[in-house]
Amino acid sequence: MVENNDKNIPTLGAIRRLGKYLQILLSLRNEESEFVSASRLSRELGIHETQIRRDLALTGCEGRPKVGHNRDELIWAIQNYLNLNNTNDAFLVGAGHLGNALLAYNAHGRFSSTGIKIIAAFDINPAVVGQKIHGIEVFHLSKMRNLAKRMGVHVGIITTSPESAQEVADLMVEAGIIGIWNFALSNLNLPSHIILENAEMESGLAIISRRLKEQLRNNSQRR
Amino acid sequence: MVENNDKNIPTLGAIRRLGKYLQILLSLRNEESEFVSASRLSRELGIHETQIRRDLALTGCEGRPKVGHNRDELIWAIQNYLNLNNTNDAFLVGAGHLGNALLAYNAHGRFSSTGIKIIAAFDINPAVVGQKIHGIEVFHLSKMRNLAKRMGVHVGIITTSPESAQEVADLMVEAGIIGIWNFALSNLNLPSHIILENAEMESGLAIISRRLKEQLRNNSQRR
DNA sequence: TAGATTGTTAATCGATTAACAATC
DNA sequence: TAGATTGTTAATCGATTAACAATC
Repeated sequence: MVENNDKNIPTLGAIRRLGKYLQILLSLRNEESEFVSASRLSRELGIHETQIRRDLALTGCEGRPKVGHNRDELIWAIQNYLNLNNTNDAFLVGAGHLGNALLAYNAHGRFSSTGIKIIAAFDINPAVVGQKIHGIEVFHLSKMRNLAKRMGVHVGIITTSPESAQEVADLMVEAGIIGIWNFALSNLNLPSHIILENAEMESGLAIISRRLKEQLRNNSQRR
Repeated sequence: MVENNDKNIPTLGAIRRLGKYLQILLSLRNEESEFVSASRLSRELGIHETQIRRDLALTGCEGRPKVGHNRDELIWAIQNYLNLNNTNDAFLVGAGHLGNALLAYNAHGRFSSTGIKIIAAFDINPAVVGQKIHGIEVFHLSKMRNLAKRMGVHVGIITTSPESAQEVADLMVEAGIIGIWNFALSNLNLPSHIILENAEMESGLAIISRRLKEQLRNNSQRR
């Protein structure tokens, strides 16, 4: 009765991969066959077959030997496992360039695959407060706390400057938000129960930069 | 003479962490002491001390027992190791919302910590072609190939819709680009020598969503 | 049936952490 | 000196892959 984590604890990697499987599965919805095998997904994504089986097992969806998994059943299982069925509402703070981009993504449903939906934005800049951006109203930051409590919002997205990030995060915690997606380049100091994900966008670029250096060096050596 | 990778092969994780150390070190530049210990970084970032020592060893920068590492020397070593000293020029394709946000970041120097600088943008939309966005000119996509070859650009950033991403990526490869940072939600099919990093922005959100589910469930059980 | 596919147990691999001698 | 910190070797941990029996 005490410990009851249905299966195993999902690893971060597994969650990311499940998202990819889902993406592929959704794109295959117009195919004739209603079955998709792990082998098929493996070929499509270049991920090891066994790994895919492992990941799929997490969702509790069982496949049939020789045929594979029922596509729609699997879609449902992954969506359920990733909590995409019952959407969580989110607040975004910082209606600058990146905030705008995220609101556009939100409007185009790109985040629907994550189970999170932005329902309001906040800023302190009078030029944007009161406006609607991609269908989402921008309120003054001072209203966030009350609105969050009133609407039971649990997720916050920070797209402010690094200087304001800590302050905004503190406000969010006060407002009862427990999951924070931080795009500002700063190490936030938060209570341990808060779920913090740093977007760290640029780390991808840094990796490319490093690899490029290796590759260019190798080429010049070989020549 | 054949194999000559100065130290070990850096792991992806190590590269990400080195970026964080660098960030902290830069923010400490105004401090009195010119020495920073791994223990200090450990406290600051919550990363295991030994791990930090491992990572720092990659850069070849040696510390002094009892005092730590010379701050500026370490900054230099990390920047050098991550190839931040000799900047790589990059092209961005897709001057939409996200493209705009990245160009703003570029202008504000947020990518300078990655050693990559966007020097031109491309699109096919007549409304933006010819304009300057955050100081960067937007050319018609048809000009990319020649410009890339002429300017020796090796890095491409894709911020188009998922539908156009493959086509743009192919164009980039033809143009001699070997490192691609892809923000479009699509599995690109590319020659194996191409360095591909998928930004997968939303995976952070997905993780928050999953964790939130666990936490809310636990809370309600406990009650 | 035969063969493809599943799901699980065991083996491998790699990254993180612990332990400790070296050193200033 | 004594104590803090380094850097490395060994131990642990976790995730990925291999091997294989079960099954439709």
